[in-house]
Amino acid sequence: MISTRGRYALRVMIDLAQNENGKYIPLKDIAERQDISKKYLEIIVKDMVAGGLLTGASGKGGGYKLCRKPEDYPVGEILELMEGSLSSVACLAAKDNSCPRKNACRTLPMWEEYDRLVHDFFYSKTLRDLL
Amino acid sequence: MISTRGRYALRVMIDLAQNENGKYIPLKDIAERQDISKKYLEIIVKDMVAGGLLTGASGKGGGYKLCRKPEDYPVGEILELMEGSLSSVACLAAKDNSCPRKNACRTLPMWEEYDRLVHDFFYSKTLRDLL
DNA sequence: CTACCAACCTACTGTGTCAATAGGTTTTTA
DNA sequence: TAAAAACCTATTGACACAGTAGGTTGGTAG
Repeated sequence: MISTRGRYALRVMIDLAQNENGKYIPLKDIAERQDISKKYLEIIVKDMVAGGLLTGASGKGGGYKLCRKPEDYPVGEILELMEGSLSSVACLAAKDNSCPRKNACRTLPMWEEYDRLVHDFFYSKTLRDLL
Repeated sequence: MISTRGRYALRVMIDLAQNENGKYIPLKDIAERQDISKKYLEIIVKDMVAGGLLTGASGKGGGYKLCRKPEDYPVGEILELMEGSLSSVACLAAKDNSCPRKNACRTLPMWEEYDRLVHDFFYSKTLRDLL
């Protein structure tokens, strides 16, 4: 299940795209328009900057701004960054690939097929498609 | 992310199908073969009986048994029963359909499309496909 | 008829994540 | 130099997950 981190991140991106004016947009405005706690958004937006989705500027006149064109943001990239992983099961989300049952597991192929489906779905959509 | 409830349920079903012999199969055997805590499986299997996936029999010679042919168990039904819902977001999982932003929401169509994809994927597979 | 086996039932617990909240510090510009 | 904004650290309450523990009921084999 997609959490508020992923969903709010998407809403922030959409809000930034819709209110784009060349300048930085303060989080206060976004929080008010989207009716989300500004304090909570700070945490989320910080990770978005760290993940290369946005650029931020401190000080008066500061705020946040998209750093690519909307069509260059795959939805999958945004969700993967915020949710950690889009994998359906723990043994595929883990980097170490270490499930001891992996060779005998009768369900693993299904999870792998499912993960590909999910990945392809979200990477075939971009921020532009949501506007 | 699919939890142990859904994954263990699937493994129990597969185990029952593979070891089918006309008789009831005690949970103890399943737990040993699958290397899962019997106590924890009790909770899971109880819900599977309540959900109409299995029949259980008490007393000596008792245990559990599939009550349909493997091809008549859609994987989606099993997962939906155990996970509560396969919906990607809270506003679609909720029965009351009450998100106040629903008309203006720019992401809802994507979640709906995604939910259909997931549903179709898991309902197109049956227990038979996992054997 | 009774001992055993197995399902069934209720309650509890430790761990971790989610969704925030609170309060401060630094940075920038008007 | 004062305001505005991002940035940083810490804390919290609620809840779900993944079990554990111990007892009760029910059916069957000897």
